[in-house]
Amino acid sequence: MVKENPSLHGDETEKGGNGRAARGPGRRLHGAIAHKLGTAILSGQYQPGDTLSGEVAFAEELEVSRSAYREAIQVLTAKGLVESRPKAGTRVLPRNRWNLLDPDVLAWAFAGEPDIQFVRDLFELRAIVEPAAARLAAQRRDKDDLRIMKDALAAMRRHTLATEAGRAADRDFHNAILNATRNDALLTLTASIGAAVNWTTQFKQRARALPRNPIPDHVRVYDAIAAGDPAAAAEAMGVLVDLALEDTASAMGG
Amino acid sequence: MVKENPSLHGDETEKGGNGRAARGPGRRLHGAIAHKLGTAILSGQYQPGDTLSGEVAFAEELEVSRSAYREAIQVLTAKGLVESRPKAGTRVLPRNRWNLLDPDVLAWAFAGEPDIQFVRDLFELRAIVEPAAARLAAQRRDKDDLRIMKDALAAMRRHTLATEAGRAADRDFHNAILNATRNDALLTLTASIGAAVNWTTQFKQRARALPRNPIPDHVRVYDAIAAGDPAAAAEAMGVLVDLALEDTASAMGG
DNA sequence: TCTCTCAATTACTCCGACATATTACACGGC
DNA sequence: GCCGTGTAATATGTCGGAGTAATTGAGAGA
Repeated sequence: MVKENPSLHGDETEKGGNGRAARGPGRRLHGAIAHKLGTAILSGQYQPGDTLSGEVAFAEELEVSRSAYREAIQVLTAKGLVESRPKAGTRVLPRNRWNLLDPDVLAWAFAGEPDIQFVRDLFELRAIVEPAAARLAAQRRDKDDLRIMKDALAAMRRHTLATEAGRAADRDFHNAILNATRNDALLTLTASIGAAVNWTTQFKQRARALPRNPIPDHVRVYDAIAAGDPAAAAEAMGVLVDLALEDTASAMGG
Repeated sequence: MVKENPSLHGDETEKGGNGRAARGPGRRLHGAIAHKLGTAILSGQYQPGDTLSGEVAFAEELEVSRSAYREAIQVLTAKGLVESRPKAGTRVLPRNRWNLLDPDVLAWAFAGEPDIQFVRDLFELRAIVEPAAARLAAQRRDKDDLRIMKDALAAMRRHTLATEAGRAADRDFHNAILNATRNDALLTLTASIGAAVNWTTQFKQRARALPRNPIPDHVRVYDAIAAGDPAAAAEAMGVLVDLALEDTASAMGG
């Protein structure tokens, strides 16, 4: 009874002080289990239809209580990854039942080596949505929105994207645009995708030099929105997404 | 101890044999609780920051065990609706933390009287995404996709949208288009929104006559996709979304 | 030989109690 | 008046057992 499974139970499951922290994966025990299972499923270790080890067996393996395991399964069920039925066990659902746009699912997908095709799908979606968002923002922004964008741009210039502060300013800038659309659905969608994608790229980039100075492209978006020119805003945002795609592609070696 | 709370415990919480069934809200006890709390939150009965009654108190009120309550809370937490912290209780998170595009959250939002502004947001998003999807479908569809769309169209003509079979065919048609985009993220997004929105409209419509024969508009989308004409496909799909919006607006009396 | 029925098995579901960890809040010292 | 400390309230993690539903496989009938 001293198996002491190393990947859970007590020792750090990312408890530490990384930047995004807030509500990391493993703050709670069942959260750690859900993270573990979620990444395993997203990385393709289970085929759809596969049966996870049952409550009792699994709980014994990891030396956690059945309750903890059940709460973790509950989370996965809520995100459409698995389904539990008496006698049949807990099965992995087919991919089309997954809530691929759920922030946690996205995070799990990007935790390992993300599927190239899936990344392309996400960028295709961004290329559709974000320019449209910029178009709406150009029509609906008010003085406050513009002020926040301007401040964020200034901060980006000061810190550059190589620093955490600079990337935070970048996020603020994009968030300000999303807020200016006055559309919560749009905001939720883009924030989820952006968070997952940007996090990985910033992670993989690290010391790598940025391929091109991104400030002028951001300024162009800002100018178009400030001028209230929807078409120009959409076009400029399209350029930004393309750049992000290039960036990610080269970071992933695709 | 014979309080016998009527809304849970035993009597039907939608257990019955309605069409969409599959994984209804109340199949499991904690599912019923999550549904109850979820609709309450989405309908604005709790303000962000409000504290739900604690585990013990709540479990006593509804005469369910704490485990059931906790698993329900786990589901809501997974969808970003609430956050639990020791001593502080379980608080409703601000709206921008909610996963508004989660199928369950959408269903809960539409369970009561949906917020007009939110419906408008969703249709705005559809108006952005669905024409783009049709554009991609026109570029990537193969013979199989076209055959499925054609069959669905034929079924729509036979049954009309007044019948369940006709609406199923409508769903099949749109799903076939989404499938033809070869983009899982796009598919997940549109399927979630479409399911929620269409379900309510079809529910509220009931005996009401449809404002206009929708078949020709669908045929126009099909023709454009079959011809491989992206621009025409996007334009025709835009018309379809506009019609759905009109339809929904009149059904909701807005 | 095939199909249908039924019972046993199996795994999830729900329960209530206990022990622990965390943190909001108030109290007291500085 | 401010700040650090202590306590109480509350969620978290754990456990074992009773209940229930679905699958499986055997047996009976066609």
